[in-house]
Amino acid sequence: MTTERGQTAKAEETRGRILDGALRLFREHGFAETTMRDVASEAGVATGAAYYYYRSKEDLVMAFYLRSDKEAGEAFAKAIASSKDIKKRIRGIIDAKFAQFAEHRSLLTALLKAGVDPRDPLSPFGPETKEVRDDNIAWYARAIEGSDLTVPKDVAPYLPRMLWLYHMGLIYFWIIDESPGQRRTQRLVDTSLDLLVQLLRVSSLPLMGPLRKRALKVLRAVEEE
Amino acid sequence: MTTERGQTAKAEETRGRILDGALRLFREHGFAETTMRDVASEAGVATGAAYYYYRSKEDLVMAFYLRSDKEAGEAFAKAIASSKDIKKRIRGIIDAKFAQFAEHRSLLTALLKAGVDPRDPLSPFGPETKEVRDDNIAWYARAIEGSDLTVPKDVAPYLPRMLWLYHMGLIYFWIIDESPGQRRTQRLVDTSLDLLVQLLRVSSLPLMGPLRKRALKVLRAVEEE
DNA sequence: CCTTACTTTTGAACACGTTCGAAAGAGAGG
DNA sequence: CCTCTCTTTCGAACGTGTTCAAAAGTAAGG
Repeated sequence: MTTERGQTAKAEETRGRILDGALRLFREHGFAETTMRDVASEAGVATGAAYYYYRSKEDLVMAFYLRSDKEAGEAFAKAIASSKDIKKRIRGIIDAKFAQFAEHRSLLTALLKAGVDPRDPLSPFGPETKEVRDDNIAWYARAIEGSDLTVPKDVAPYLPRMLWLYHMGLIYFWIIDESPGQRRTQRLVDTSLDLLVQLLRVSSLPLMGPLRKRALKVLRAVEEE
Repeated sequence: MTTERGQTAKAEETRGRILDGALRLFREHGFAETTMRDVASEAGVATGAAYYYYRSKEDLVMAFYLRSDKEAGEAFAKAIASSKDIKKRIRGIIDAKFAQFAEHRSLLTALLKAGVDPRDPLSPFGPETKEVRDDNIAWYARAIEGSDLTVPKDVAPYLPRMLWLYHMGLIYFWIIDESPGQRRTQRLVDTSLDLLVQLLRVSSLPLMGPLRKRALKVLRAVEEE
């Protein structure tokens, strides 16, 4: 990342004012319908000022995403503390995730759009998002630890990342889910989490050895350059 | 879709000239680097003419996608005819898919970008792409039929769509895979196909009943509004 | 205070996807 | 041939994301 802009108190204030105004406009009129000129004038600055603090229009959404994610830590911790049941823990994390973005659900489409391009700095798989990614993965590691789930030794190192991938998929589904209250996503989470945990539990059984070995091969195939 | 443009022979020729020129430019300089003015002037027409035939820049890519897909039918048929082994059949279809887009791999990023937005007409899940989607799904149905795989009755109606989804995932991975020759994707296909088929074979076993029931619940949860 | 170096802000300018009203072309009917 | 209608082509104009050189503000050192 380049030198952080907005070191002085006043600059920090401006930075925040731009983001807050932008989010309000995005929420009220939609992301595509809001122009950067709108964003700037809402914050009472010139167009260029917005670009002094944010690299792009999507970067505003990313700033929101990062901020939300930081604030979610508490909710994640609570979800994990509330039960030893791995299903409940994961469910808690995902619900917290959804809750934090609820008001701006469609906003995330803009992030996804940019993120699809692996060369885009906003890609969820790229180096620039490594910090949030690792942070989220770490939460899943904590959710597994001390839960009622016994993970086979060979699967253990992959599981947190797998859960993260699973949660990204759910978020994607949630974003494009236009059913009222995102009912379909709720059902998908319920049923798929059920299946996933069952698979994990069963994977320790001796009969499942060959199947598990194959699954591990997939994971290993993906990670090596 | 709106009234098809380019009914006269000359118009059809212009339409083709624009697409061919665009693809050449995209391949040589990249999608983002090519402007619509470039595309038009390469075809020897005014800027507006390109928009008379194609709704957007991405629509050019979609036209390429549709054309490629039509041409791939033969390769798909050959892949299915070559063996009864379901693994080989699926592998054949996917390889054909990759082959047809090989020259324009990074181009598909543009389609994905647009497709991420479910309201975009180019979304792979939207109504406007239903025809290709159904066509592709039908190929998977044919691949299953007469293969060495016995599919449980309850899973059967979902399997072609599932395979289509699986193949979309692979295509996505392939697009963003920058390893030389897309080696990682090759390995992913090998290993994941292995796992998938093993899962399908095993799913008929009586012991697997509960697991299969859960998987079915996931599928049903997703399809209902 | 004045100078100097640095941060922040400005707003005009640029690039490019897209639109649109008008012109040109191409038959069909008389 | 002329006229009328429909298709095709044109290119200027528009909107918007983004850039950039210059101006304004700020703080520290003398």
